[in-house]
Amino acid sequence: MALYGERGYEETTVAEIAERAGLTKRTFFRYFTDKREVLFWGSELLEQQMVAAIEAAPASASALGMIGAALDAAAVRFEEVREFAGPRHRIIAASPELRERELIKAASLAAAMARALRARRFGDTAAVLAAHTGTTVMHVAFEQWVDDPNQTAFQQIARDALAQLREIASTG
Amino acid sequence: MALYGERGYEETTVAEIAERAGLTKRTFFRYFTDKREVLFWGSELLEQQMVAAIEAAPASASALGMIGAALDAAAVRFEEVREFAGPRHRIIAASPELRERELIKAASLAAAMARALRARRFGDTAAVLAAHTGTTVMHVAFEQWVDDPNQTAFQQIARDALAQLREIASTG
DNA sequence: CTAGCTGATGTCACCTGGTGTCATGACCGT
DNA sequence: ACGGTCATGACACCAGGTGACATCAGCTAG
Repeated sequence: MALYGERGYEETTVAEIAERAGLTKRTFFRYFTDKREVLFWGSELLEQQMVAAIEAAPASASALGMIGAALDAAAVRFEEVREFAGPRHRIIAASPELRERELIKAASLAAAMARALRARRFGDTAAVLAAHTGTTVMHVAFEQWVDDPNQTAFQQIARDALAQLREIASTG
Repeated sequence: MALYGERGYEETTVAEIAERAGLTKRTFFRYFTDKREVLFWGSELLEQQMVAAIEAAPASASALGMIGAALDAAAVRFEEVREFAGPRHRIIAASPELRERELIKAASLAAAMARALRARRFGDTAAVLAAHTGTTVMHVAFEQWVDDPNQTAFQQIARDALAQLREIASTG
């Protein structure tokens, strides 16, 4: 991340990263499948925690209610890594390649949450819609959170965004 | 698309595509920035038409109402290319690289629709949420449409999906 | 203690996507 | 017939990524 920050993602070569870490290019590619992947370490963990939140949600909850629980779980994780979130986000935002990778991570997350929702007896279409809506809300909230000068809690921003979505969907 | 279909995307080399088309690798890259991009020709057109639908929607419409209009516009386009949609979709679904590209196209579409919604005086967050929700509905509907043995109209599937989303969001 | 196994790393050769640069040649208006 | 513009080809080059093999440390069995 230091190198990507200093010289930009495109201009940084894998050989350089490896050298700075005291390894070989070949070894780098044994740890990370990709030059991109190195920026997406924690993503499986986040996915697991959000899925777990859906699995643990009360049976009385609605689909979007369970998504709300998953977002609360994400909030915990995000606050833990707040200090790296900003720089990392700027690096990703500056590179189309990295944005692509971020989007497919989000899609994978959505698919996992959709599976979890189906397991909670929601219908197919409903589960997929709710899950994707959840990642959308997460990203919208993330963008507001990451550059917020007041350091408002992610949980609060996400809950507001989710409420706003409900409002949009019920109006008209 | 023929070559990608025959031998798979990864196994097809740009030199081969160029040869089959009677050109050079170099010339290929002057037309398409990417090996991937060749599968996403019509995407700007689709984007323009969906944005135009939002711009033309009656002022009384809600945000999701305008998204509905945009989906109707997409329906027209999709029906025009129905015969290629299936094979193309299968090729893309089989390759992570291509899925990434598809996702960023969807994100670009969502951003364009969000801009259009802001221009129609919707709030920032509302516009972004509605726009992303629209692309989500579009993809869900597309998956149902593309392999539907009854050849149900895209418009109908999309409208059903949108209605289902409204229901999810208002329940609980 | 040593022989042999295992797993992590380095070395090297190679392929392919992608780009910069220059040459070639077709077409076009004058 | 002339000069200019534009598309294409030819070629060299770089970086991401992979396969194959060598090396070496640590461990375990006898």
